[in-house]
Amino acid sequence: MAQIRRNGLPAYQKIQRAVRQRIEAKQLKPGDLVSSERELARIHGVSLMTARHALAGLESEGIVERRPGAGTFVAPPRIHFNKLTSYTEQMGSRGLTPSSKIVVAKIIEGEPEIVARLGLVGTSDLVKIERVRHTADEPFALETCYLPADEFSALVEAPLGRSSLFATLEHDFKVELAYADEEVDATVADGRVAHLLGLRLGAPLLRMRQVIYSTKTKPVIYVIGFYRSERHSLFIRRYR
Amino acid sequence: MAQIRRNGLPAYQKIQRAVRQRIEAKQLKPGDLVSSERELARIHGVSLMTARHALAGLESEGIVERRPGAGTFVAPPRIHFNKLTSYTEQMGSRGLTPSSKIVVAKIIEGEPEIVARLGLVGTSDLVKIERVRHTADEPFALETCYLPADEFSALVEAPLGRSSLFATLEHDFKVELAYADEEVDATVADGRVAHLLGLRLGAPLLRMRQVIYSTKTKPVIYVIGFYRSERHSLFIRRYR
DNA sequence: AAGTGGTCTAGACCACGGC
DNA sequence: CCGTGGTCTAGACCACTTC
Repeated sequence: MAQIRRNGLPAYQKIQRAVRQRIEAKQLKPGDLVSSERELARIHGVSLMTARHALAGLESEGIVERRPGAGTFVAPPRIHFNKLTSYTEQMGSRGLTPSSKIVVAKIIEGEPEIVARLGLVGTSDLVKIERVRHTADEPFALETCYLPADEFSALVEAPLGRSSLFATLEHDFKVELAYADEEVDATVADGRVAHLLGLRLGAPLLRMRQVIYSTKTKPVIYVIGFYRSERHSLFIRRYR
Repeated sequence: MAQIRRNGLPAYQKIQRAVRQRIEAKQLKPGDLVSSERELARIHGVSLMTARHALAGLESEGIVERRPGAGTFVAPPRIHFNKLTSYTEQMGSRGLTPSSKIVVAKIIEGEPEIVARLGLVGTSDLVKIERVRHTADEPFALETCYLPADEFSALVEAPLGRSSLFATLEHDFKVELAYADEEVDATVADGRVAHLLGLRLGAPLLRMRQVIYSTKTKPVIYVIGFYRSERHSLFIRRYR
């Protein structure tokens, strides 16, 4: 005589969904008092422990803040630090329209180091996509992506000048990206990079090499990027 | 007639402490089965929900892993990405003995931008400590730290050539560091930096500006550092 | 089949916040 | 003072894994 599971969802998750929806619908704003445990229990016809469980989960997600003796409040919107975002997403969030010029898009072979970083065994063919990134017609970065050719060869034909690689992977290839390990250092522009980015020789550049993993903990993309340092800095939050 | 709180600690926290101790004492190794909820409940003379609460907490800390139907297991040791560590700590963890040469250690005034970044109002005096960091007699970084002088003026006399600034702050000043926001870009060595680091003019450098916050969300240190790029790269993990 | 974690109940007392 | 979150009990059924 406990959980009837009318629609398959546990009661505590239904409560969480209800609270989340009220926040998304702006019925509840940050700082607002969320219904108390006892109130939620009464409303949803559920025991106190179950309502508590729901709120505890929301708290650990950072959606809600609980203050003993006072109540449960909507937490201020989370700032996402160290978030894996694509160039397109970053520009979009600043209200800028990004564009890319594809320099190279083909299948290559003979890059053993990159093949190794992507953890590939049988195959050694890679899709190589090299793009110059622009904002307002000013080039500011050169990014080269490598992906396993057996799965992603169709990317060579994709309209990546206009649409995002991340979006294409997630929508067309059903790949869910999870996290990236990056190595960052400083370097100076050599002839080719200087030419593509419109810089003088020896200009300082941020070099970023990243391996992007899918939710299955499988390496999916290797990226090496050069970023004009007057146009780009990296923001990181680190915790002790 | 529930919790008697014999020693002030809630029952579920005592259970957590017990499990943690067994792991620290190597009685339990990663992958080992932790006592089940029912077993813990029986051992500690506590109800099932309480034992569950204890394990749920340990799971959210990443100490333990729960597999439905199978059991609760000791989680593999977490790798700490994006962790705030001092130079001394980083070198120590690689088995290297770090050293620093203090270039400047004094009270200064007239740095309005840094004063602002530290969120100071009344005071504008700062402790400035500039150090060249070495490994094996090779200089590899120049770091300049600024702290509010009203609280930290004693640092001018501290033996920072030998001991860590982080350690000094935490032990002698009882300041708990919590997180840092960093901005990273690339630059090239100018005359002074080139001289101090033994580089040629125009050599690429990683520039890192960070504001380090205490657990009270109060800015405590502003650091600007220049790192030789052949000797230093930054590793970051970002999540989607 | 036995054991495990996952969910849930209908109560209870405590410490604390705000009025 | 009353309402809040925090802790806790002594049971229960379910879905799942392991054998």
